[in-house]
Amino acid sequence: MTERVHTSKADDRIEAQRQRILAAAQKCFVEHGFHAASMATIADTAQMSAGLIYRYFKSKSEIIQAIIGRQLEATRDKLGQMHASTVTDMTAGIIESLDEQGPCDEHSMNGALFMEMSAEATRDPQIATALRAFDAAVRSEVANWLSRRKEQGGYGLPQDIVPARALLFVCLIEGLKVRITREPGIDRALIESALSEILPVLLEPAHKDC
Amino acid sequence: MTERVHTSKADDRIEAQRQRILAAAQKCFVEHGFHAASMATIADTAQMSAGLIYRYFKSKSEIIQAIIGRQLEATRDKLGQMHASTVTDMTAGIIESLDEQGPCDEHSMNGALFMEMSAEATRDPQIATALRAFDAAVRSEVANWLSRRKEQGGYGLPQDIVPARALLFVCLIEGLKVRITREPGIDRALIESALSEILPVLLEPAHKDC
DNA sequence: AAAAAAAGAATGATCGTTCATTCTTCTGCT
DNA sequence: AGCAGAAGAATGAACGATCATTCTTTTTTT
Repeated sequence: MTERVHTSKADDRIEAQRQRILAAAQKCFVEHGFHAASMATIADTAQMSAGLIYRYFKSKSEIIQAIIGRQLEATRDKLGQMHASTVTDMTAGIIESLDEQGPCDEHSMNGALFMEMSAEATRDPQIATALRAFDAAVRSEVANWLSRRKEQGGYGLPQDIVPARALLFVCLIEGLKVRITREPGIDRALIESALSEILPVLLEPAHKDC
Repeated sequence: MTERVHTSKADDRIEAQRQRILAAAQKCFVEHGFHAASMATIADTAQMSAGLIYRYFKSKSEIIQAIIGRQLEATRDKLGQMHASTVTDMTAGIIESLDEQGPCDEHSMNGALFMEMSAEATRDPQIATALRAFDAAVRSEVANWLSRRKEQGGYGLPQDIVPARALLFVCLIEGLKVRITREPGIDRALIESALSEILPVLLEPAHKDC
């Protein structure tokens, strides 16, 4: 019993240290990129010695992977919360989550990090695999929203156009994420009007020429 | 006279060497990223000594900037060629240029490089400035297409919806670029059907519910 | 006192960059 | 034309800095 409590307390401490390191690493990665951020800088940011990091992580690449995993998980959570809303609410929700660009927030995807990890995936097979699994899950979840009946909170799109719509939806959101990261000062009203123009089209069953 | 000829020949040689270095650097940057690619690797790829590179470029960061400048120029060229076509031709043209992912081609934007430089722009102010100028030019050119009258090869959109449409267009293309880079094996037919569904909507004056 | 946690110096490798040196090419003179 | 010598091009070793990682030592906790 005593041992179990002790182990649990130690585990809590270990977990807290790991989170501290990850928070510092994320900040450094956002500021300098995966490769340009050094272990010394991460250690300074986490206010601990460089050597200590290796008690909690085997290597720098393990930290990178942990950060990526965390970001993917956060994004999936955000996605899960999103679909249960009307189209206008969705517009606001998307803009809000596009705007979260803080370097330290582990609960939202940072734009620079998104690009950093996408670029890294073209070189590191392990990261590529993780991203591919994530992408497949996201697109199939979006496809689910679109094809589910309206009575069940979906949009009732016919099966044959769902995959293309899901792809367009994802590409549009990601494209906006990239754009906001490249132009942080871009007019939010412009983005809102663009979104509220295109979202109904993507979510409506058909749009023939009138 | 003799001197001018001599100078010109020497200049040609210098230019050729610079291009050789840039080609090697681009390949290395695509394969490893800006920071993980070393000058030694670039020199090896260019089949010259590391020291020689510094005869033609002041620093590694100067090479990075030259690469970025070249990619932006190539992209603008591609854009200029694109608008003079029908909507169906445009679909094909977009898919084609999205697909060019070769590491050595200086005439098209590489997807990994696109993300690498976008991420780098969030840290390096000089790169950020270059990208911002480029982005502004691209969006205003797209806006030009959209607002120009049909008789003049445009799409005759009313002024008030042009900026939002231009933004959507750019985000969609960039989102697709990112997606193809992350999922190189993605079904091209899916992309084509998605594009041919959405492009007419983006290029048509209005799309009210029927 | 024993064990775990943390620090920080040390390691070898590699980084971008420079430098002294050699090789190549071209020029002007005979 | 053919050779001496200047100029430019190229090399590869060397530099100090910094990298990720390991190791020894000190501090803290139990």
